[in-house]
Amino acid sequence: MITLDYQSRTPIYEQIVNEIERYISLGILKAEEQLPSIREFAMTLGINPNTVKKAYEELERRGSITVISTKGTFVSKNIGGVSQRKIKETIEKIRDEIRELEKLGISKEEIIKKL
Amino acid sequence: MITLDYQSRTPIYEQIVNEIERYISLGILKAEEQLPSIREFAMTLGINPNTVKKAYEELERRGSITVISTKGTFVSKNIGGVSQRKIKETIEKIRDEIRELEKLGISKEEIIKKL
Amino acid sequence: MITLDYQSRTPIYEQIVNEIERYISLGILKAEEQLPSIREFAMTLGINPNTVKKAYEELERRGSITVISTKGTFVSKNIGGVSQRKIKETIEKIRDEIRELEKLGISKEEIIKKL
Amino acid sequence: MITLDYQSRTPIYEQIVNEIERYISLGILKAEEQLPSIREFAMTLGINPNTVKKAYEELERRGSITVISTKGTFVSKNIGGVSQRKIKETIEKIRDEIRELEKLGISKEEIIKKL
DNA sequence: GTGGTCTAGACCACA
DNA sequence: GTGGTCTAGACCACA
Repeated sequence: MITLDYQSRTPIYEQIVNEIERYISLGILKAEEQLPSIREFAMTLGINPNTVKKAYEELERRGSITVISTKGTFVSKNIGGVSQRKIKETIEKIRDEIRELEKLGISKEEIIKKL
Repeated sequence: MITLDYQSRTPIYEQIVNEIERYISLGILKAEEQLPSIREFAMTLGINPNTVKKAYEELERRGSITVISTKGTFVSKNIGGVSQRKIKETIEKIRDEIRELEKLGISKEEIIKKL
Repeated sequence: MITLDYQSRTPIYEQIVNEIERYISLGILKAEEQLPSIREFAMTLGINPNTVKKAYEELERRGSITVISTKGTFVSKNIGGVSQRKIKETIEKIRDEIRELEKLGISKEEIIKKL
Repeated sequence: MITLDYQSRTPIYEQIVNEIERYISLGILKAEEQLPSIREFAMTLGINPNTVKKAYEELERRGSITVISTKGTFVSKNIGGVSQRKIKETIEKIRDEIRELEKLGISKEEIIKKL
């Protein structure tokens, strides 16, 4: 269900992180839901288990998922944070880009029209 | 006049590409204006000539500059394209991100308020 | 399997580009086939890895090969284009040269006879 | 009357050589006709006199023109050779390219049709 | 002086 | 192991 772009400059493990957080934000992955095991996920995606492991580690560091050693990997209980962080980051990006456009001589009204 | 971020994930040569295109878009660099020679620019930035060369190659490929062997490197005659390409790309990025926000359940009005 | 001419005006990296595209056109290299790694190829040819890298970059730009970081370098899926491009370019060159000959007062019949 | 391509890989001096030989072959420049002086020609083309000098030297080496020290530079008396050499070279180039096309699996008949 | 090519490497992230 | 970036520099043709 995750499509990877091997040409992209974004590393594979990071693409996985992004996609999983997107699914969490969208409610496709729900709180406390179990994620596939590293090996299984790696098989499905046709990639190296180390890559999935790295993605899971990053997701845990961010608090998006929880790894329980012998039980498996689960979406965190407190999911609201994930979604809100995504929103904040996205809003901030848009702000930066609008600033860029203004520097290029385009007024806010023009930008809104174009959107 | 260009500041480089050596910590950034964006490679140095690409930072140069971005900065020069930004200067062109902003009108700081004008059509047919001569750019510093590879060696000179490398000295100024404190980097290796090959890195500047790589940036110039990419800029030429994009049509932003014109390299004339033994004469030097010049901003292209047709500069409008550079600025317009930047604008289009930026607008497209913003559109994608707004779509993303809408998927996360935020209405356009809310987005505009936040901006 | 590639022989390089160090005396030639055509740079080494371009000779590599030409030879690989020739092999693709001839069907010697097949779609999705893996090419030697940069280092390996450099060793085989007795040249510097950077030179092979430059050739691969150009080939990728032309769509003849696909470079996937950490995985390797592969002949593109869509190979037909490579061969057709070669043919078109060659036909066009011949046309130009025939025109040139006609300007020099040689009729088409004479040209065909000579060929 | 000569247009130079500064982007081309063919050096400027060689472009001049080619163009002048073309003019000679076409009869635009006639036997014993005087060519512009190095300085004058350089001015007209907007290039460095050394470049014109180099072109004239090459043309003289090939026997296409004759430099008479204090008098000036003249198209050679025996012009036939220039034209014939051009023709031979061009025919040879076409032969090579047809060979290339045949290797790509295109028959002579197909090539003739396309031309 | 200018860009073009190439060598010989080092160091890096990623898989 | 794979490609990506960068350094430090040499040598070249050309203008």
